[in-house]
Amino acid sequence: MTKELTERQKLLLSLIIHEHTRTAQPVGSKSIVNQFGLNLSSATIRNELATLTELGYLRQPHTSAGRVPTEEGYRYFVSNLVQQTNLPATTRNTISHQFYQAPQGLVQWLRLAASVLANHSQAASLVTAPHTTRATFKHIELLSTRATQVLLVLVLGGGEIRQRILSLDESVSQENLSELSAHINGLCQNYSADDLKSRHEQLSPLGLIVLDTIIEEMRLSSTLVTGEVYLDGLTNVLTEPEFAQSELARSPMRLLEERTLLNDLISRTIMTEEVGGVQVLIGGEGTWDELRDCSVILTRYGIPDQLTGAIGVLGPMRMPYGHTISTVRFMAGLLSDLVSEHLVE
Amino acid sequence: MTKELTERQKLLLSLIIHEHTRTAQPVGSKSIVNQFGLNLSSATIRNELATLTELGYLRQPHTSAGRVPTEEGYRYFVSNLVQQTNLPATTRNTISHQFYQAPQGLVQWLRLAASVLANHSQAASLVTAPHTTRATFKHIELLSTRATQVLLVLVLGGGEIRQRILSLDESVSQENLSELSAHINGLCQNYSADDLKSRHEQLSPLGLIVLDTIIEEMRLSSTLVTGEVYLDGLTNVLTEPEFAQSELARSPMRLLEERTLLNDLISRTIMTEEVGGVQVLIGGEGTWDELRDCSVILTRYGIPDQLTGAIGVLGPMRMPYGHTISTVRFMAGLLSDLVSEHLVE
DNA sequence: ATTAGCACTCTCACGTTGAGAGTGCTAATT
DNA sequence: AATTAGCACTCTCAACGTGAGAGTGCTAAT
Repeated sequence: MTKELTERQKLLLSLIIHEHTRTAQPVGSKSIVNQFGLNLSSATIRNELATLTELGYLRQPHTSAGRVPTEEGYRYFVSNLVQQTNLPATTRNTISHQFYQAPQGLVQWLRLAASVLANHSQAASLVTAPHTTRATFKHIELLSTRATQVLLVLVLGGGEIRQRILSLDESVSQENLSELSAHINGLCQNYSADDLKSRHEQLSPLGLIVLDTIIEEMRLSSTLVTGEVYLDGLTNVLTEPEFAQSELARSPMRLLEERTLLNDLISRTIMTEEVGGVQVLIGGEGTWDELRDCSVILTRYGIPDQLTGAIGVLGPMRMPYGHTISTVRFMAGLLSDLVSEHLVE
Repeated sequence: MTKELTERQKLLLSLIIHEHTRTAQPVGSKSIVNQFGLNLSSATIRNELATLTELGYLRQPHTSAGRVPTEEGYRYFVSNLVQQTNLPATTRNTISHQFYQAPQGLVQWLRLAASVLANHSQAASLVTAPHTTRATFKHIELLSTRATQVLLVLVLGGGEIRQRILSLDESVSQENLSELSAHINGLCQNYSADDLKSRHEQLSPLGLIVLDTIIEEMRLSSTLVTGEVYLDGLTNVLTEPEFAQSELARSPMRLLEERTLLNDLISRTIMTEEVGGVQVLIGGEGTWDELRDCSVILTRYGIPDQLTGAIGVLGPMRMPYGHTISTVRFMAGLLSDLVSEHLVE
């Protein structure tokens, strides 16, 4: 599959991608020579380009236009040629500072992460809240709001909070509720959803309802993407020239908007990957039609097997991969640190 | 200001707005006669159109094109001519059902409301979580996550939940924390932020930190727009022909994305208005440049002075006002019912 | 007050055209 | 064998011209 390229071909592929990323235009043999002052004539370049085109790494929009990288071209580039530039120390510090200055709180951090990432990548960013694959019970609180309504607040292992309103058949006093929650708190400490099922001894009918609700919420929380997905920089996508006609921009935007599509994308892309590895999805890879002209860069953050989330960007396929991958990786590291410092027991 | 129009002029204004809403094209005298079969000649219509143009209600894109409504025209229409069609009973039922079937929970309801509203209005929808202008303390829970980290969960009057991570100088046991929270819970029941300041008797240093945090969170929660704003249907805006060039679509989208802008818009628009009144903001009204070609329809929902939020849509100025206003009003009513049934004590 | 008629204006879709950029191929050069 | 100069060829794109069509305002008649 990965045909060996000569060094010169690799160089040319890199140059074309670099140039096309900058200008959004097809790039021709002559302009390569001018731009980069190689010791070669345009004719030689043309020959090389012809073979790269045959190999499927380049493409001509029409017979006599310059070359444009294909999806294959980008893939080869990302797999073999891209060089990860570490972000400059000053940038890294600026970003870190923002986090340690900001008010402490998971939601604020995630929102900030999305915003920073969107700015630095000039693309749309997405961040999911971290969650435990194996949720453990930590604490509940039952609060009566009005006669037959009860607000159930459930705290899970990593500090994840879920709430739910219960409608009862008859009214229950706050004292009874407090008693019940104390009872359940004692009974269920640190259990997982599966273990909880066997804990219904000595529980009142109301207690059983509560327990079932708890189990249900814990199950819900165990799907990979749970709760909010924090998005930012959607309009960055609209800025790119390839999405000048709004019709083209609509499909990637729709994907970000539709919860189900987005969840699907995140789970399938990230599923296999360990924390640390960055996934690059170029042009939908045959599965996501909406992403024909887009690339998605995604990675996990958090503590493996304990509390992990996903963070990444969606941008045009014509994207500065080196820089973007570095940025995503750095942000993931930052969030991992925050999570392990503040949220894990 | 509001010059009196003859009945015929009103009719013509309505017809033009109706037709232009449908086609997104300038509408000419002839096409009015054809479409609506008035007993008038096109020449008569032209005379009327000329006066309407002089009055500032209509505008010609160029000398010999049809007429297009101006902002003024839309304002006059909305103030004097629009007829609120109640949504058909079947639609109303379908929507209600969705809510009573859906899993109970504020977040789900708000999300669903945004989604339904976006679909029925074919515009971008926005829904803020309801909150109390005068937040009252209901309950806290303190949970130790790791040595010196404490998770503070705060429940406010209307069931609003806020969470915060506290970093302490020294570690505190969970028993001490439980004791402290029980103490504070007893001490502060139903107090407002201002009242809480005077409750620091008999509190340990840690207790004071917690109390300050509580007060701060309650203050935060008292700004009109707090926490999440649920958006949906952003891509509906991209569909409209007037936003075919993505550049034009970018500004309204940006406004929806920038938290600060959005909050500003919501608070300033809604501030004055009572629950029940629907605010229509046409073309930015000189204040929001980003909305030059857009209209915003916003209203409050909830229980006045107790627990209110905002719900509305943002769409192109060329919008079926009658239908959209009805829809927004209906959704607001629905949410009000849900809130008063489930969230108010 | 309304209308028929007409001259006028302006846009838009369509076709033409020429410059420019880029290509592939061939034959010559290193 | 690799590289290069040269050249004919292709295709896009912006510029221009043109004519049909839609709509207007005005005037004179009803």
